[in-house]
Amino acid sequence: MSHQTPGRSQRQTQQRDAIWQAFKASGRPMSPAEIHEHAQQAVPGLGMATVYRNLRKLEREERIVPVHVPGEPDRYETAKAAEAHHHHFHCEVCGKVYDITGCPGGLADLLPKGFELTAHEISMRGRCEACSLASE
Amino acid sequence: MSHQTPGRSQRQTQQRDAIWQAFKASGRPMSPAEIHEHAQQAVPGLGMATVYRNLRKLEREERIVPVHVPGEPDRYETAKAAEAHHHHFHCEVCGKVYDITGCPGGLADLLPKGFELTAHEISMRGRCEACSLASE
DNA sequence: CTAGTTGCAAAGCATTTGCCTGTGG
DNA sequence: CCACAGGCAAATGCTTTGCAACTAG
Repeated sequence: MSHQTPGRSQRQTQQRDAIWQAFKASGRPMSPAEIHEHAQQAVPGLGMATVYRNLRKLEREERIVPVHVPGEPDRYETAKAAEAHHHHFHCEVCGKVYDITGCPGGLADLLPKGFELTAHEISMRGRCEACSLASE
Repeated sequence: MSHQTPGRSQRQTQQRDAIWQAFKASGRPMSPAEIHEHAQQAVPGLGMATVYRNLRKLEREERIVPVHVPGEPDRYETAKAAEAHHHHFHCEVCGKVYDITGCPGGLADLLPKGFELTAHEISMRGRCEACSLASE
């Protein structure tokens, strides 16, 4: 075993590439179905199984991270996007998920004595600007 | 149509009651499987379908609310517990989910201009007191 | 050439529904 | 008595896996 870095995909395929491009192109968290739909435009015969396999692989390689939206199927976004600590906003009208930079902090103070905080995730819900204007 | 209130279970059955008791007994968010396991002690032949049917009914009647834990199956807790604004802590060692009262606030300030905040959910993760002490 | 990859289809899981029997009121 | 509920099993819907064929290196 010569290299141990997490970021080594063994082979470069057009499917794998198309899936990765889907992330780059969107700039926001994507569900497996959205990825599949997008990547299929580049690689017509692309199967759902391949999408899932690559998502898990990318996840193990820490190139993407899962984004959990309450009541919604999981989405994924690039690790680069996740580097900057941020949270998510789910528009209940158009369904899109947006990255929200910043964090209120002070969460550890809410915990009972003895509890150790490792990580946290904040999901906001409401209407994005576009949908907010449209519904007025 | 004479009554329209949301809290109308049509009939009082032992299964329904056992499921409800499971919530009362635990005092923390429970997964369908946990509910089933607990309620089955009171009603041996209780089927999973009945648990799910009752959960959905209780949810419609607004007597329980879903609790989404990132990467975990949904849990549910009593509406009474949910009345006091609170969040959740998932112990990554023992797997239990705890209610955390309080909220850091200031979330709306993080949103881009034009975004409207309707609701939010905060999931914390780490070690609860018991597991924290044990691992030291 | 050779092993990592893909597609398809079948297998898994968790949740929902259909249908007929049981029972609360 | 009779419609609501429950039990069982089949049906979903989403994700994973098995396997033979394919292809990047």
